[in-house]
Amino acid sequence: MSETQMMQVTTDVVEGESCQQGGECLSDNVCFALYTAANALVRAYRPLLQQCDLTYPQYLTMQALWLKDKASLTDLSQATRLDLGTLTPIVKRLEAKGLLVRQVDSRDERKKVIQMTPAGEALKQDALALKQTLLEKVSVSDAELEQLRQICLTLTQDLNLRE
Amino acid sequence: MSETQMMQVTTDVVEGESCQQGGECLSDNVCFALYTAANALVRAYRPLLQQCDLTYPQYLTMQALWLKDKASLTDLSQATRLDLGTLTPIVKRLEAKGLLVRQVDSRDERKKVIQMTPAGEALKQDALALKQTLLEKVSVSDAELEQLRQICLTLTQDLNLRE
DNA sequence: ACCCATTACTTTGCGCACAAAGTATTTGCA
DNA sequence: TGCAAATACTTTGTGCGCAAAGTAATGGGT
Repeated sequence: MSETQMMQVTTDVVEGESCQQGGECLSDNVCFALYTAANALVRAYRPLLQQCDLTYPQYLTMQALWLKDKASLTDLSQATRLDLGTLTPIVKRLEAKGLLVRQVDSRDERKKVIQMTPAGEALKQDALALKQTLLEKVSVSDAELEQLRQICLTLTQDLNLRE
Repeated sequence: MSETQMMQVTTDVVEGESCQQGGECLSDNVCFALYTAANALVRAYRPLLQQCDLTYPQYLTMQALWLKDKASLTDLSQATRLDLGTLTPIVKRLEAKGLLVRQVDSRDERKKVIQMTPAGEALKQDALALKQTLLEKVSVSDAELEQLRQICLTLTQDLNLRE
């Protein structure tokens, strides 16, 4: 009956050089690998983004605005895939830094119009260049990065479907 | 050369959700895709893990212990790739739930020996089965998941190298 | 034996990430 | 027109994730 428990996950057999000791290790899990890579990403971005006085989620939010200014919070939430409850304080902090302003939409007073300031616009070129700086540290090929991107997007969509 | 830029995003036409306009969007970024997938992963795990009264990082910690019991905090930190400052409160919470005990190592009183309780052991089979439950929701092939795992591990390693 | 650098862990402070509950505005429709 | 449901955002509470600073035990080197 515990036979099913012994079923191999596809991911666990290929010889892991990351596992020093002969046995299995957490790196055998896709989920662990993904989780860890995302943490490493944010950690690696931190010192770079510090020059712009931004955190990674703040950077994402700014990117969304650089693509489409004068967005509502809900627009931003869809673009960044961040919760509204997460986004509200992020946007407030960006406002405190003078990078954007939040105004009530006169047409629909429930909505906020989030608009870039000149200071926010000014950050665009430098900040977007950081992406290249980061990827230069990486030995993964462009083709593999594209695979990674595709698989992650599919995964996100699948996981977001409510059971 | 810029051929790769024109590649289709799998996700963009499905629901018309990700990239409405013909233009670029955040999903064009590997980093964004990775970050978002990791968030989606934790979110998808949450209701499953709730049955075991565990969070995802707590689950990771338990997995590390199921593989190697009586580890020190530093051992666990290396296995889970979590900071010691992150791990200390996680392990304390797991102790509060009665899943493990923390004892001072009599040989070296700086160290703590983290040891599973019977309750912690008992969780093993059920909790590890959740991985299958989650992956069943996913339309990504086993081969692609293996690619994802490999690329993520390489990425993590590259990004962790201090410049 | 005495430092002092190292190691192992803890604490503090900040910013997410999100569920859940709250507030205010708008819309649908009877 | 009135009022319940929907929508847009905010607030609260919990738990990370990690840098930085703190505490305490250990191990060298002299």
